[in-house]
Amino acid sequence: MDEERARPGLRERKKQRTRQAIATAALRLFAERGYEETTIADIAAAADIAPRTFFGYFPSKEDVVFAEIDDRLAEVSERLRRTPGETPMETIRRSIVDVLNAVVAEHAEYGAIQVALVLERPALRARALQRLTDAQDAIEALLRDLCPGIPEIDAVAASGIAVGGMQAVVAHCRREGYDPVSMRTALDRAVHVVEHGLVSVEALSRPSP
Amino acid sequence: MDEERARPGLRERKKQRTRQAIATAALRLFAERGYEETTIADIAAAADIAPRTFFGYFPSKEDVVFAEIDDRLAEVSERLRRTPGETPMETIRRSIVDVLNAVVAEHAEYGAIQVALVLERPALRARALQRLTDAQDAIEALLRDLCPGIPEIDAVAASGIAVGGMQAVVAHCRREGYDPVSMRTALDRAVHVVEHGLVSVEALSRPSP
DNA sequence: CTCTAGTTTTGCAATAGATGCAACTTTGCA
DNA sequence: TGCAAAGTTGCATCTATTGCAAAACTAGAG
Repeated sequence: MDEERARPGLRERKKQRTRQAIATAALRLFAERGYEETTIADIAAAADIAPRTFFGYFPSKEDVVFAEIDDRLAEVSERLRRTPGETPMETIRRSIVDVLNAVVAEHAEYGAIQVALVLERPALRARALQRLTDAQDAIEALLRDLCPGIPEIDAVAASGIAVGGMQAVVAHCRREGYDPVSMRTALDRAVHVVEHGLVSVEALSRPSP
Repeated sequence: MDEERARPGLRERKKQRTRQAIATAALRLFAERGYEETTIADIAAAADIAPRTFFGYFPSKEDVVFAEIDDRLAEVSERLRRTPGETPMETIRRSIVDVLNAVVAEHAEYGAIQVALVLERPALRARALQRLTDAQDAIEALLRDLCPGIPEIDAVAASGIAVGGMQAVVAHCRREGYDPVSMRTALDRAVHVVEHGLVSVEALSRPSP
């Protein structure tokens, strides 16, 4: 349970390389000919493994799309720890910013390929949303940890609100092709609304025309 | 484009009956033996149609699970209209309450079967989430309509926050088996947090232990 | 009532993802 | 060097999903 750092293990190392090879090959093929136009067999051939082996690394064709993203998010979740002296609100805010940094970075890096991919294919979009609820659960757990006596519903609502708000804005920015800077500005605004609620959006309190 | 009321049409009527038969049979089988344990062939047999015909009514096995829910949500979206004199904030609040009423009602009625089904199967949960983003888009559109000049990001963030918050609480209540009344109380609390933001959750502002 | 044109339902075949199983290799280590 | 665990692969099989074309059915026009 305590052997993470500095011990890949020769065997383990190879597995990682294979996993990476599969992911890379798959992404390349998806970008070239499209998602459904690429079969498991194609990927296997490109990664130089047997088709059957694919499933030893990824439970489904869909999951390979998120391989890289998952890795990055895993790193981030390491940083989701508490920092002495902070108020829970600050911790949450910092955590959100961390995750967003990862998202924005990933967006700039792989960008176009996967974004388009995930946005088009319903199956992939669904898978992506699944990832989000996982994140939501993680944040809820963090909240409970930070605020031992927090009312159950408050923790649930707060995490849902935070994730929901961020998700909506990120999706919107990607769909509209925002550049990283604009996206950043938009996200800052979203964080503000998450913290201060819909009442802080003046437009919502003005009587409709 | 204007022939909805009072004209089913003999032929059309039969289609609706078949559709209903398929949905009913499918739900029953899912409840009895489980989702993946039920094949399209089984459903077809129970609904007394050819397997191939199933796909003439539903694009996929997953969709049949949401047949009833979709119908209900369609009704609700009819009520998502503005009411003169209300402030946008009030309209949003009322709309959310409307949707929640539908959700709670559906929960009490079909309850156990589908809820368990959707919660267990990853594929179904994903599909359900997809439904949510649709709702989110609808709310965003409503917002834009209500507040002509509202900043793009504000509309996006607000709808994401509202839907995200509600979704989290509803899912939580179902998972924990809340009764309709408790669920209602929880949702009211959630609406409050959505409106006033995370800063309104006292626990979040107290320094962590 | 009957026939025609249009619609639905089916049957059949084929594709592709996913899984269980068992044989075959490779690797870690005594 | 030799064994046992771990990783790969080939094969058979299941199931969802789709294209195609024949068969069955229905609404109306004669």
